[in-house]
Amino acid sequence: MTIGEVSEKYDITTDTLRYYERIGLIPHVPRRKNGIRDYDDDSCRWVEFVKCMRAAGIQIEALIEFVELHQQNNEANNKRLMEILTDQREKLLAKMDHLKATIDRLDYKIEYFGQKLHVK
Amino acid sequence: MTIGEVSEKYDITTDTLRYYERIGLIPHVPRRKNGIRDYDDDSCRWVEFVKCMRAAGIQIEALIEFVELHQQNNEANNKRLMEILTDQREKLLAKMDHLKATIDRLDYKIEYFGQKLHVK
DNA sequence: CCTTGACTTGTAGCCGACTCAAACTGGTAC
DNA sequence: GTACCAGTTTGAGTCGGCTACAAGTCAAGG
Repeated sequence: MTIGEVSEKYDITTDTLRYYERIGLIPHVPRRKNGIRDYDDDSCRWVEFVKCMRAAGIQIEALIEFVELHQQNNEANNKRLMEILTDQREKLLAKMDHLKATIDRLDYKIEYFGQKLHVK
Repeated sequence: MTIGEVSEKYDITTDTLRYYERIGLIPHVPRRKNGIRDYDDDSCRWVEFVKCMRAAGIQIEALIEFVELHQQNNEANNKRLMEILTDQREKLLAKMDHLKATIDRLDYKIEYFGQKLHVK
C-alpha cells in the first residue's frame, strides 16, 4: 500500500504518517526500489494501533519507547513492555473515572437549564 | 481569598489563574482597593468548574463562550448554553467509549505479555 | 528607611504534536 | 518529451495551552 492509500484508510494525513515514522512512533516502513513507502500488513497494524492509542491521549513519548522495545524482541524487554502497558492502563482508567464524573456533572447542569427553559 | 490561596487550594499555578481570567475563561475576579485579586465563592466555583472541564479535555474556546453567555444572563442565551452543554456531553461520551475500548485492548495485550513472561 | 515577599500588568518563550513548504525524483498519459 | 501527479527528505512554521520573566506596586516587619 502506498502512503496515500494508508492515509485514506486510516484518515491520517501523509505528513503525519511520515512524521510518525521519522520520530520512531511507527517502525521503518519497507520501500520499493525507488524509495517509495510500501506499507505491508505489519506497518498497517502499527498505524492503526498508534492511531487508537493517540486518540486515547497516550503520549507520543511512551509510544515511542514501546515501539522501540517491541522491535528488538528480546526477553529482557518484555518486563519493561509490561510496565508501560499497565502504566498507561492505569492512566486511562483514571481518565475514564474523571470523564464519567464530568459527564454526570454536565448532565446535572443540562437538567437545570432544561427546567429553566421549560418553565418559561 | 488571595490568588496564592486559590492556587494552593486547586493546585493551579498563579500564572495559569491570571491567564484564565485574562482570556475570559473565568469571569473578572473582584479586587481590593489596591488592585489585588480577592476571590469570592463565586470566583472559586468558576475556578473549580474550569479545572474540572479542562481536565476532561474540553477546549478553552468552548468554555470561554460558555462563561461569556453565562455572565450576561438573559433568556435568549439559555438555548445556546444548553447547546454547548449537550454538545460537550456528546463529545465526552464519545471519548469515554473510545477510552473504554482502548483499555480493553490494553488489557488484552497485557494478558498476552503476561503469559509470555510466565511460561518462560 | 529598607528589605522581603506577595501581588500587579504585559509580553515573550516553551512544549507537544502536528503541518506546511521547498526542492527534488520517478512513473504514467497525452 | 513534457506535463502532471504522487511520492521523497529536511527543516521551518503553526497552534493550543500554558509558563516564565521583567518591571513595578504595596504592606508589614526589623
